[in-house]
Amino acid sequence: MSIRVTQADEDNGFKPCAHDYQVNCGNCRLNSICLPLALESDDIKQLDEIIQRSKPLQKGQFLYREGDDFQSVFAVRSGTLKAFRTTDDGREQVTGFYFPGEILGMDGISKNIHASSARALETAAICEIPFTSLEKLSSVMPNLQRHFFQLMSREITADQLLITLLSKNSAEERVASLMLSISSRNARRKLSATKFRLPMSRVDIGNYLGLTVETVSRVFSRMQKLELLQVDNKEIEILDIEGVRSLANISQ
Amino acid sequence: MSIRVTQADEDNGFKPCAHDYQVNCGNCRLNSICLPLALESDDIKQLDEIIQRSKPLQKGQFLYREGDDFQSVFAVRSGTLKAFRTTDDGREQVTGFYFPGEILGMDGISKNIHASSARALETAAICEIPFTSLEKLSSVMPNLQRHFFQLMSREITADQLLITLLSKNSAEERVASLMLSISSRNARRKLSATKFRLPMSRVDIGNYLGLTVETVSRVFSRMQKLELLQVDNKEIEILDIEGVRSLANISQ
DNA sequence: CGCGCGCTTTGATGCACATCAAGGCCCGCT
DNA sequence: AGCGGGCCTTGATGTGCATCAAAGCGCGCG
Repeated sequence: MSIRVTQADEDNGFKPCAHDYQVNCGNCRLNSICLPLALESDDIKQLDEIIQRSKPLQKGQFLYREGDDFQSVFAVRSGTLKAFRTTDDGREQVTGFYFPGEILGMDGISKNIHASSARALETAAICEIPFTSLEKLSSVMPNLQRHFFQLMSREITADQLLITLLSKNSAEERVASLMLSISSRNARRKLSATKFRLPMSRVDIGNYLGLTVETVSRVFSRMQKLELLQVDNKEIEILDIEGVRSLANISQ
Repeated sequence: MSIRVTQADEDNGFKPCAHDYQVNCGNCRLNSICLPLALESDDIKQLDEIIQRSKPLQKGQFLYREGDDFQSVFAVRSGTLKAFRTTDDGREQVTGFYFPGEILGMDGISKNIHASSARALETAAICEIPFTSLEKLSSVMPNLQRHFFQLMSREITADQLLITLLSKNSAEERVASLMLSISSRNARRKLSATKFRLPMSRVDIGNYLGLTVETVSRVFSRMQKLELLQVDNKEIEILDIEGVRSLANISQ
């Protein structure tokens, strides 16, 4: 197998910079689903002070790589990222997609080394949260400690859902489940639950769901034929959400 | 599909009791791989005080069930447990096996409700760690907070390994990986890395690895024929650990 | 001791998805 | 506008594991 080296492969895109993007946790539209959830405004200010913002990540750039020293966890402010591990024979296993308001990088805590890589699927703005500062702050802010425990726990349950999906569900069920997951995560951000643009390629979807590109494509075609979905390349419209739910055959 | 109701199904086996089993974290043989890791002896005493021990769980009894209120996480002192979710159509997805020294129940933190069930595969002694006490203690003991973050992170990376295994690896690779995982966890507890008794049935192995019983059985037979393993029902001897590693085709 | 049940093994067959192959489409670049 | 490469779709064929079936084995229990 050949290894393609692109510019993005060579360049770690995350470079903290002094530029002020006029964003802080207090005025961030996403703070109701991100870390500050349940914090008092005084507490939010303190959290805000440890968070570093930087110039946006371009499509294809890495936020961190498997094996990098772990320093921080990251919150997505805009754009989408995928997290993935590279298997010994060079294939990719996508372990999650991260949308605005979601936190990634927590798998690096256990060994102080990132256990996966993260890469921007489109231009993305990121908040970096240095972990040692977060730990210190957690000690004095019980709500923050609690909330971070909950976030990690949510990551565990999300992984368990994926495990079940991969192990027990058919190709149609897997794709339908992913569509429902994206739909509900959009809804949480007050975006359309039925009409959206997929930020990831068919290859990424396949890698996430344990399927080949061809199978993903065929499933989309079949779901379109059944008038459950309107698919135009990356533009998806869910025409019959109950139909998709019953096809997914799992509770979201 | 028929639902069998056994006595164990009806009986939640975990009943805290006053009986003193003469065990505490300070003298526990497992404290180097369990929670107290990296704590000072003063700290261990404090942790010890919040931990509740109880009469052992019998084979088949539940430690907790999906949907139960979440109160505590649990450490295995002896025996083995499996954690699993039940899919909407009634099938079981095993998400993990837990050996002595390991912690389970952390998936309940996010919603304050257990996201999976846990059941004893054999008689098991358990330490119950009430979560609110653990949280409070964590605030004043940075090492404990750090250690618990690391434990949760380890759970995440373990799940990611399973995701990759289910998505990318063949039946042989999956079974070989599980054998290596059990082997190294035994070694950590100073038990034989090459000779052990499987606490779980073929059905459980299949449910964990996304395979049917028949396939698991066939893989064991083939590995025996290749003289990698000696299999006598649940007694396993690894004859050629390098061979098993190369069959597993993944880094442990 | 021997019956019966649950667990495991082994074999025969079928199917969902992978693989191989080729053509179409979109979009950036010159 | 025209070229090229990456991404997506569709079709033909192959295969690893599931499913179906049945027999062996171990063990608890009457």
